[in-house]
Amino acid sequence: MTDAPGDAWGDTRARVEQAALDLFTLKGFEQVIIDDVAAAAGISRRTFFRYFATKADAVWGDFGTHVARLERLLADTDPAEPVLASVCAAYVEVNDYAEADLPLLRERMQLILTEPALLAHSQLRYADVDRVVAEHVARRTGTTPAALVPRLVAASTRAAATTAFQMWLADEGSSLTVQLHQTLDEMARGFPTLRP
Amino acid sequence: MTDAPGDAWGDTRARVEQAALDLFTLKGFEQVIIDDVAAAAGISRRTFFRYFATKADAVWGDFGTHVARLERLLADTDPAEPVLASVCAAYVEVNDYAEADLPLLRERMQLILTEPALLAHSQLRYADVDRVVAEHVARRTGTTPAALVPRLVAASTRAAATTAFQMWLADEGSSLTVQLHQTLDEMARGFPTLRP
DNA sequence: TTGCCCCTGGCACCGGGTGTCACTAACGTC
DNA sequence: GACGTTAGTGACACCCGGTGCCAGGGGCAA
Repeated sequence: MTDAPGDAWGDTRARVEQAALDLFTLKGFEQVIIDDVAAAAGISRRTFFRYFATKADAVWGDFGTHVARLERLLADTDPAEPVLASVCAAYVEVNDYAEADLPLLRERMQLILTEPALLAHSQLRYADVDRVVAEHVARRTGTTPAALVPRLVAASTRAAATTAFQMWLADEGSSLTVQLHQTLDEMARGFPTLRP
Repeated sequence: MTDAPGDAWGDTRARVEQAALDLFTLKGFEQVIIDDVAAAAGISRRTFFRYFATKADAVWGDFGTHVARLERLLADTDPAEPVLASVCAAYVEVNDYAEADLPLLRERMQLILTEPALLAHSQLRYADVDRVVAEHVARRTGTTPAALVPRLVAASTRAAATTAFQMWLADEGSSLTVQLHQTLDEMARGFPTLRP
């Protein structure tokens, strides 16, 4: 999905995405209409929908690549490693962003986790992530992705990861990697903090 | 929210809800337009939106009452009981439906968990549940609802409960209570099934 | 009867999303 | 240089979910 440098299509898409992100952050997702984004990006309303299937999709960047990377990370894990640990490690690693990319990520996640329409939409995107994780766990445990444990691991780890993102957003100075590690650990170990 | 018997408003609302549920199940959520539901219920399109704020809301019944009941159950838990256990128990109890209500619940949940638009919408409804659970955990642990553990417990238990519902839907003959118990336990105990 | 209130339907409108068509700027071919 | 092809674009009409507004109509009390 990432295009060669100088590619007009990818350039335009990036420009539209930037315009959308800026406007959404500035005025709120619901308050911005497609015509605003299109105008800011110098294209027509119709063309906007050629780059993004929905208004919400303009916020997600190349999330498909992200999911594909997670899938690869999971496939490459050491079979000797405990399944749950492998999933947690992959979650941490796939979210190991370069310092320079963090501000953009923060802007994206801030929108996704606070704007109701985007929060709802996120469920559809995360379904892919769940599928990938459940398939991995099923492979490792000799069951099917529809079995309890694969489904549960996928749902729980995603819940923990989302919580980690919320904590990261709330604390400007914190490290996303640390937050993910801490949150996934707390859950995977059965909430040691709460034990008497 | 439940109205006195003979109440015309509550009767109409129930009739619209039934019509919506039937049509959605029969033809699929996206394939049914509001005019179809309105016609089937003998009202106008405009009136539909006086009973339900959105198309999706017609599927949820009196979910607000449900959340309120969960809140009460959590408030009434024994302070000596471990926090996580109290949340799991409350989740199980609030979903302890009468035998006669199970078919309707199954129809609702089938729609919510399989129709993309409804799955997305569910995130907004569940936000209330998360808030209630996080507040409970915060109270019990002397922190705030925005702290890591309250948020994480809310997110994880909901993930587990959702998984339990999926398993229940997939197995026609199973018990929802048993599924919830099993799934919440598996997660709360740190996934004993996966331990070497 | 009159006035009030609530429920209702009709209508116009907004905004996200789609299908269709016509235009234009590349580009290679003869 | 004329030609057909192709991809990207904009304009337009349309669908559908959702809302604001106003006009009726039935019950009910004074």
